[in-house]
Amino acid sequence: MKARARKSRGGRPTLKDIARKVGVHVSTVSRALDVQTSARLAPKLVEKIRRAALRSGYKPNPAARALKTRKSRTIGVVIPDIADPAFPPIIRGIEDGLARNDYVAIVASTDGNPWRQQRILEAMRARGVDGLILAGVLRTDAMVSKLTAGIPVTTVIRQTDASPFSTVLHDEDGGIRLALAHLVSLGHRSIATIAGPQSFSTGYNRHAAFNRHAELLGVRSDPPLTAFARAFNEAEGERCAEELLVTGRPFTAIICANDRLAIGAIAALRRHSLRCPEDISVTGFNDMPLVDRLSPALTTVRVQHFQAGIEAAEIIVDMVEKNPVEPRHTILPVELVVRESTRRLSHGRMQRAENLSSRVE
Amino acid sequence: MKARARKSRGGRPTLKDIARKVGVHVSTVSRALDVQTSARLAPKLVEKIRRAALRSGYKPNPAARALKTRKSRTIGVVIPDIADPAFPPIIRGIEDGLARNDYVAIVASTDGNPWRQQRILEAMRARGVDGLILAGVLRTDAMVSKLTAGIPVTTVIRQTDASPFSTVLHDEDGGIRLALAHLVSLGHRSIATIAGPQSFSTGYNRHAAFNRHAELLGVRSDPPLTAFARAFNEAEGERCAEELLVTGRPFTAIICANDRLAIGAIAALRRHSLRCPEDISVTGFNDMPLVDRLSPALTTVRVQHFQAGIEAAEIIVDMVEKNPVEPRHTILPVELVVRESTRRLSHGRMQRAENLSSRVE
DNA sequence: TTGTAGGCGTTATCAA
DNA sequence: TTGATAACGCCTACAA
Repeated sequence: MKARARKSRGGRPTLKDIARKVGVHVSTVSRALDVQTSARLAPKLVEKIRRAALRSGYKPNPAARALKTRKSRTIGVVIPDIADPAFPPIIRGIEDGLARNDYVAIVASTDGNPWRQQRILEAMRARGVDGLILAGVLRTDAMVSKLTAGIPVTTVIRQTDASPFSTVLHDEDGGIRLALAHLVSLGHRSIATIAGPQSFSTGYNRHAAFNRHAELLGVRSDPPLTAFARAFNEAEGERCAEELLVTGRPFTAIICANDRLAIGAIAALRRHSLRCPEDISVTGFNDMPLVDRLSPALTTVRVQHFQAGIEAAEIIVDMVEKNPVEPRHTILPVELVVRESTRRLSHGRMQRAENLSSRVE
Repeated sequence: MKARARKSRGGRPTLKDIARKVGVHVSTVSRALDVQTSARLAPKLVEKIRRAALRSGYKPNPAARALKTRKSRTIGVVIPDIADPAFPPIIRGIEDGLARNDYVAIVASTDGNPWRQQRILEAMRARGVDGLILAGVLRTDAMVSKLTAGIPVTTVIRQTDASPFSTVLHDEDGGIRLALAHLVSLGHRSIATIAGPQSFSTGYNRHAAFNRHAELLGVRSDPPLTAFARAFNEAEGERCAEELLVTGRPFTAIICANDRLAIGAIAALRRHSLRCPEDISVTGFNDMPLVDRLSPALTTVRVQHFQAGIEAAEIIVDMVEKNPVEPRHTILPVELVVRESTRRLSHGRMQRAENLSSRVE
């Protein structure tokens, strides 16, 4: 029980070590350890080999396996910025989903910089990733299809206009419909919107949904009371709210394309002595961490961040393992979370909002 | 210029392909492409080979290289939960720092579950990581040193009591001193604290710092006005604030071990009709995203999340490449960010706070 | 049912 | 200065 049959080196035990110990050839050990091929071996032998492997703490060498099989069991995950609160839960989902299948993720942030994105994609290629999960792609990105040629890809949360990629999306249209219907049920009729960047599918789809449903619900203003953000952040939310206010046109609510824009918008309103929700109701989208702790706590559309990551992971594993690759498309349901930033339109409030906003000019 | 010398397969070009094209042996190509060894080759040949490699888009196969060199250029990163807002900036720093050195990270979340942590550590070992960055270790964790035996480790943000690990830490002591001195300069003398879990070095060190500096500044109450959180989250912050209030003992400020505890504490105060900062001043620690958007905006200690990640990455790469491994210890400076949650103690405020808090019982 | 042999792409050692 | 050869650990025809 002392110096057990020595390992080939200082390192971990290999198939060869086990083979020597059991007194059988390496290939036999290899077969015994593979569920697929072990069926064709003597059951007793298989048992014996497996026990030996277990006792020695054998773990297949991933490099050797990858070299032979040309599969790294590694998935590249590309996002705009991991520090943006919207992404960590998705990544968490991806990692858990991949781990279930014995894959791992390597993730990198593009900062929305196409040049950086290219470098990252090339680096991941070089690393030999088996598949790619893209969370930060632009709607129209010619480069990305070239850079990912020949390897399975799925997008999460975002989609490209025309690509053979699988997609995992939130029900953007449904979410906006919910928010709009909620405001309408509260009596709001003059509803402005702060749209996200149209270069992202999220920005584009949510804005399209706003127009569509505003029309259907008969609350569409003409010309539309819309401000377009150039990025999904608080500063742009503030800028857009200002932009809406200086038009001098009255409105009693704002639908924002995401939570960060909503937070900025509320700050801008406050700076103009407009209170939320007393004067103006505001809705967000995403239900980021902490938005329930703001004051006013944000009414927003909750999306299934974590689940989106799980789905993306399952899909990409499927694509990697079961060629040929059929793109799959998943849409995750959303729900409205009503908190404090929306309120029933009270009598005369419309008038007040009008006065207040007009004095901005 | 048409069908160039065919690749060995459908896949990427290999050393062999380049060798064939240039008309030399593979080993020569290998040497030419390595800066270390190319010095011993004919400069013209090196040039020729390099150009050929470049033109063919050659990228070394990481699996083959790893198999031969026993180095995967992969670092395992273990954290409690990637969805906790404190960690993404650190991870971002780690990824950027590793990328500079052509390493990648694989990250996994333990959820603070020791069993999960063990599985993760084992999986990373099996994956052949060259080094480990630990962000979620407990102060006393016997298991972790066994599980990481033989591979370089650095901790970030956290430290273990006695291990041969390198560490990257914020200046916890200095941060608490800053917060305390700030409150004292505002006239506060009765200062309570909500301490973090003592099983984490952050919780332990910050609490020790509080006691030390409270004593030095002469504001120490006896017995101490301290509540211990069982986790670093908002719910525990609320619970602890309640706990402080029901003592009936007066205080005008609370120093919280991190931002999330502070957020919870403020919510609890509000529920008891105590306003922050008018009645009670509150400080946090970390300067998480969004805490500047809360109302009141949180006065807190800003730490260098991103830089901590960068440092950890540099250190672990160093440890991996330059054996023998000498543990290195880095402490990052912090700064106090004064916002709205702290205010000068006004006349009679102490009295009011006393009345209000005593009616809780 | 099991053993043999060859190769995945690199690097390292030894010759020449 | 360059070439030949072997080996890293695993998988898989093919042979026995």
